[in-house]
Amino acid sequence: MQREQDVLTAASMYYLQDMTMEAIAKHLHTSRSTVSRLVKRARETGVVEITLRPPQGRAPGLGQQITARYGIDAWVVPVPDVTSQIDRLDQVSMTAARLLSTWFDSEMVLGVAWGTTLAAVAQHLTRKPTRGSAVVQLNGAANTRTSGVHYAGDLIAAFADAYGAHAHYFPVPAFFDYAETRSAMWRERSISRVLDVQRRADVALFSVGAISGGLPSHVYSAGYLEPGDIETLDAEGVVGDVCTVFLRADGTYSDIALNDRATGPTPAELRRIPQRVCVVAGDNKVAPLHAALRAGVVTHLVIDEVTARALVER
Amino acid sequence: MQREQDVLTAASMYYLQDMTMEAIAKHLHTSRSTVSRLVKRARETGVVEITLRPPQGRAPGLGQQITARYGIDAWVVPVPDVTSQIDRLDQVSMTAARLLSTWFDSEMVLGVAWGTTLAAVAQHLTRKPTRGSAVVQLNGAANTRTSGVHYAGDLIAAFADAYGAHAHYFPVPAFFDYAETRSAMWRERSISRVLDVQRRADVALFSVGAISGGLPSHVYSAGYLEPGDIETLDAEGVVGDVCTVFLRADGTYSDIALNDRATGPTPAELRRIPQRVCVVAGDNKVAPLHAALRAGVVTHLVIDEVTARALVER
DNA sequence: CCCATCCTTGCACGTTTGTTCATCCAGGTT
DNA sequence: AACCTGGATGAACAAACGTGCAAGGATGGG
Repeated sequence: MQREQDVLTAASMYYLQDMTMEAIAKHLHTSRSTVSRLVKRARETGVVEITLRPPQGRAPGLGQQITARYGIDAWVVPVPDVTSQIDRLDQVSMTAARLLSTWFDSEMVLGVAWGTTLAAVAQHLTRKPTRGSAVVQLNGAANTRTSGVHYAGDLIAAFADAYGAHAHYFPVPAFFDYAETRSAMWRERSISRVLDVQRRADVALFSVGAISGGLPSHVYSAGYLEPGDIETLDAEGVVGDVCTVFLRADGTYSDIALNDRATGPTPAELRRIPQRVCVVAGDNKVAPLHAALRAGVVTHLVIDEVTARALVER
Repeated sequence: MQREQDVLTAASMYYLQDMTMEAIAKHLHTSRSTVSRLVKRARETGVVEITLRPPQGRAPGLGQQITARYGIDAWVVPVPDVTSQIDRLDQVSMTAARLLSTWFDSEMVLGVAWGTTLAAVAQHLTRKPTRGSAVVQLNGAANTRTSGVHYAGDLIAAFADAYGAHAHYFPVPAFFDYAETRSAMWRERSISRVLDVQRRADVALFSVGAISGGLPSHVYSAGYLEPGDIETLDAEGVVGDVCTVFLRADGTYSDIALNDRATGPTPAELRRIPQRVCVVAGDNKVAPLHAALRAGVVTHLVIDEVTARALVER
């Protein structure tokens, strides 16, 4: 295909030689418009990669405050204070998608949770061709009540597609109805193979679920839980979840009944993954995020400015 | 400095969130112009890094032909056929500078030769902050007849400055008048320290010198050699040089009298550096480039399209 | 305290870029 | 063969961008 070659040529002349698109068009014997499209395609297909490197450690911005307090890498996404929750989610997820593509590379395994936030990230993924990499679903979601782009399978497929990675699905419900079923399934070879891949993950990508307020968290609204379950959670002091594992405000999670039936990795298991990226947008997520930080499951945080401020002022 | 923070914010909003400069200006309470300048500054200071990755191995372009024939990584810089030698040098050196900043990083040592081509590259360097890195001059050039930006010392300083690297100068002439002086100097601790750094280099950057035609090569025009020397070189079948070591068309270089007095690393020594980047622009360099390729001193070639075509058609 | 100098800012302008739309072409279908 | 369909193309327009310029503000030396 001559097209691929032209994409590379146009990108090289535009980004490496600072030529104007008009000049490039003349060289390629085509129109400016086409060159504009070639360059766009170069960005979209990952021929061009744009990386941001925060100047080392200084600057007492919000990000540094969070870094200092929690010992994690924080990326604060600037958004106007007035931005709606939806717009904030959009900005944060786009930023997270771009950052992720600078972190993920060949021969790596990416573990992905699912939910509203992750679906938003998936929409903004930039392509980056890699080899020998894989994407693995971190927690179950097979359920008849969800479908479309929010369906976990499509979400995993979107990540795998963007990176040319192998996809590993996790065909179990978000929560089992009986803990014994989980133990039984975990022994099945088809399932334990996926669990093995999860354990080999180099990067985990997830958000936190809030029990209440703001945009509804899929875990609570998608019909996985019965009304009785939610009351029980409240009574146990649960403030939110990470990968379908519920946490109390202090980051603990043992002796919460539902967790025995959950399918996602516990914080202890999650912590074995070296890089753990948490994407957060929305005020109502401050409490569960704080719990997640206490549980030590986050190494890299991508968060909108407003929520970040709420976090440090807490 | 609030400025650094703003540069990062603007870059993030512009490159990661695809916001328009006008919107960013509103958020930062400043004008579009300032945002434009902030973004520019982000590029110039290395906060933003733009990388091109050629789609793996396919596409039968000129680059692939060279790669296939010589087993090296070739980057062909597209230039109109009509471009003057000077413009070609400009395009190639800009491309080389940008590529180099994607290859070089913290804790690395960069060996740099000098000459017209390298001076051109130095002019286009993009900043990239690194730590623990060093730039070392590969061959001598101390000489009263050169000065200004072409002076080797300034050249090394420009590279070191761009990367925040430590600079190691090599205060010897390009050629000694007596081979014994060289042996004597090589034993001096101040000199052998530099030679040690050279041997630790991870990346070497150099061009090839042509004996005749086109833009004059510094080695021949700057007064390092006597008229008699040049006649002798001709008689010995020399077609050019790499780091002041002269090569015959077949890539051999032993028994060439001048080489005993030269200060640059021989091809054998050069080959110990893992990545060896050769920057070439200008038709008259085809012959010496071919010799350099035969000598196996090149692993990465940055070359303009016209010269590349001349090379493969050779 | 004043002045010279350097650096920064916003405006205005011209240039460069993204995108819509009508058109065209290739490939496959009836 | 005629027809449809999806994708590519260039013209034209509107949006976005870069930069020279003059004004404003800080800095440091007298």
